[in-house]
Amino acid sequence: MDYLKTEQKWRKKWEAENADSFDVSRADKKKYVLEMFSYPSGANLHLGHWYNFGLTDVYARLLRMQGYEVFHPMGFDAFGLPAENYAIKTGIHPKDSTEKNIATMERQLKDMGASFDWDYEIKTCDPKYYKWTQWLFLQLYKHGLAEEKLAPVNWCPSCNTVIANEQVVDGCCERCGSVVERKEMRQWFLKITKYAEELLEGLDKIDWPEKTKLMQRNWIGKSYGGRVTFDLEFGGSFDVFTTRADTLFGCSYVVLAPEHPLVDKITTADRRAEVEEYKLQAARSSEIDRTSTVKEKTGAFTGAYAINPINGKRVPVWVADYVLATYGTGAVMAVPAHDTRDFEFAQKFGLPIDRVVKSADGSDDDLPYTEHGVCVNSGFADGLDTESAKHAILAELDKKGKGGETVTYRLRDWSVSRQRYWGAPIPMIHCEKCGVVPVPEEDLPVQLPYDVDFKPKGKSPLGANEEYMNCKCPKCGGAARRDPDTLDTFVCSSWYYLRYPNAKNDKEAFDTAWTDKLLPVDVYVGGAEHACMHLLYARFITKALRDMGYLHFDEPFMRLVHQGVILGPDGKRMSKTRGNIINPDDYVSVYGSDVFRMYLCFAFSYTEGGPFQSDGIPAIAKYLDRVERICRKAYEGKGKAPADKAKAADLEYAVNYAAKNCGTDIAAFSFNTAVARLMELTNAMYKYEDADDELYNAALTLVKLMAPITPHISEELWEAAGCTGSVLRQPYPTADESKLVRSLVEIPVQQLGKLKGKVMLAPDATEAEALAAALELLGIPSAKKIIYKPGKIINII
RNA sequence: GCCCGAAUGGCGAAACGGCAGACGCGACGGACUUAAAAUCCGUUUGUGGAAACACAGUGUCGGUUCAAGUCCGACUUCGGGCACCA
Repeated sequence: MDYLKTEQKWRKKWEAENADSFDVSRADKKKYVLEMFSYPSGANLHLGHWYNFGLTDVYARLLRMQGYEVFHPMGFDAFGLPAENYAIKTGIHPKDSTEKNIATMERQLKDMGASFDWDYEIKTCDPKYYKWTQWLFLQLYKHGLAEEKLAPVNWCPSCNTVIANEQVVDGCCERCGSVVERKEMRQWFLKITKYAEELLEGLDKIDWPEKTKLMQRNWIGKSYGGRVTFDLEFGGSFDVFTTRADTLFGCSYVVLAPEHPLVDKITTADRRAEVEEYKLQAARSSEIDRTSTVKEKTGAFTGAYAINPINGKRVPVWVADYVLATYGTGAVMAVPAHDTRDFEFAQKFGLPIDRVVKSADGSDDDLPYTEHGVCVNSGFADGLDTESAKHAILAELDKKGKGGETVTYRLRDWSVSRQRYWGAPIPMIHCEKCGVVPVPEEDLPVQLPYDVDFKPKGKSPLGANEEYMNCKCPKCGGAARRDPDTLDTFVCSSWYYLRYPNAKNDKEAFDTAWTDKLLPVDVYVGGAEHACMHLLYARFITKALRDMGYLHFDEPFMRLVHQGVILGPDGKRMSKTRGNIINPDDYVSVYGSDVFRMYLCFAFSYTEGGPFQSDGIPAIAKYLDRVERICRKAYEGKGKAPADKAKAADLEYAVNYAAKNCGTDIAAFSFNTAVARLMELTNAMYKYEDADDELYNAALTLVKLMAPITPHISEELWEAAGCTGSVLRQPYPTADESKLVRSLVEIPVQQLGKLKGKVMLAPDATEAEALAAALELLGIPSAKKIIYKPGKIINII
């Protein structure tokens, strides 16, 4: 068969018939199957796209044959840095390069034979889309989930610009290589932290890989501990967070983060110069330096003292950058004897190290001793194990009004301002009189202007476009300025799955009733690298919109599957520098997409991935030729009654065995075993030498079974069999269980767990029958004990 | 440093605690052919043996079990995530 020609033929036919369009009237039978949409990066679809989209399409096609109305849309995550950087390098406008890339990818996606309904296509850089991204931002703002605050950003001193986290490579600017500094800037944040607890709890309700759930759990980082209030010697107080309240008696100093607001207030006159200098130094130091665990501890004494609330002890207050402003309360109680960081710091600055925990067996271990044990030198807590002491001490503080049990999360608010051009403009206006004013919804979209100098100059490119920046304040009508930043592209992708069913709705972002009907997404397929970004943001946005009343479900993606990574033939990650990139076109243009789809199904364990080996591709082409030959032979046997009943029953068994497993394997994304079942059936058909009705029926079943994987070839073989209609609309074969029951089955016989032989027994044979058969096989008179699982195993002891 | 995950023939890989290696690649042999390709049919974990068969075998060491690739404990190597998170 000429695969390339055949594919052309069927693709034309499908397109003419709108074969992949979603039937809205059957929405009650819907399954929403979604792949993470792609970034329109280069000229061609890469292997990863094929592996993700091609194989998810196999799944989608299976569901369609199983009678579901599958909603399977495709679109493009079209804003983002690569297009902008490409523009800076080449001068080609991001809009132009992106549109060109999208056109190419659309064509290639169609050539893949994937059953997307293009009527629902979305592109995030389209004003018709980002209008609603801006609407989403305004809703978040209206509900107190978006706020502007000072925050540190990555600053490249040589490019004189802020760069995104993704552009920081090993602490250096990816473009010029200078060490990235930190700088405080006003930034928009989305308050994902408000949903920390629900994002954590919701994980128990969704069918996601455990590993991904664990990554989200760790990222959210719930930590049980205590809050301890330290009063300052000359008025005022601050709280610290600790997970080791049991060591509070050993606290010999406290530390504030350099950014802590109290630092300026409490620093004494004689210490001010040094503390100021230290704050500056901390601000200047790069993120890598600052968070490096190997670097020597630094800090400065403020001159102030605080009172340890548990024992009234007067302790010095220091500033040090090993305390993070953004975690807990930005202040810690230091217990050098039982914390490695505090220990290092205390040693360097000559602060007291007071032991308050000993190991349970009483041995005197080296300090710092960070294990749990028994409290000593701890007043009323002496002799308590550390776990009980923790609660006892916090209860005591609670009584005094100086603290208590509390919980802290590691999750931080989501910074969404980007000092970049190629993104959705932030729909906010800054008025000198009225402050921050949201753009009225009826004025959306805030159009991204085309003529902008996007070369980096140290400011947001939009900020230099006076025509764009100058506007009227919606509140007072006076002259005002737009927010010059654009939204992080993860905002665009945090809600796109809601937009797909509403792609053509120009009245609203999405219709609530309709969206409630089509969502949540039943199966979502994409790379594991998004575990703590996109997948977390999308869950947050869904919950936020639900709380605003726009949605009535809690989780966007009920089931999640990660495809594995296909490596280069050398077993390494594909990259330009390694020169090990495999271009799927090289194979697809020769063998066609069906062969390539089946190859991808068969050559890897889907969620594992692995090195690409081209040998498998001709092997699949050979296999499909083999299928065609046996089918054509079978078609000649149509109408002939089988002569050999026993042989026919064997083939019938093989047919039903394949039918039983193929669909469940595909549904489980176990594509490689599904193909193995097809091959087994094909082998059984070759063993069956006659061309008769039995073989004919086997062929039809085989063609239907493989249709989700090789849709074009299956259509061709279906037509060749004289069947009408599309094979892709046939009910997917299921097994006739009665044909899978055999009168005798081979049962392994073990002696003391060692395999000794096999006996033929009825699947429902009694234990006595099994024992008799086993004893005969082993040639022994009796057994002490028999373990018998009917149809499975006999073990004689 | 902390938290996960993985490790099975020459290779890609299968195996609800129940016949390890399904299915395929490669290799070897046979049929067809003047010959080759293509095709069809076999063999293919290792060791010993002509064979029946025996023994060993799922990264290493121990354990649980009638029975362990699978469960438990310790380790090795590789991969991923987090990382001064108090």
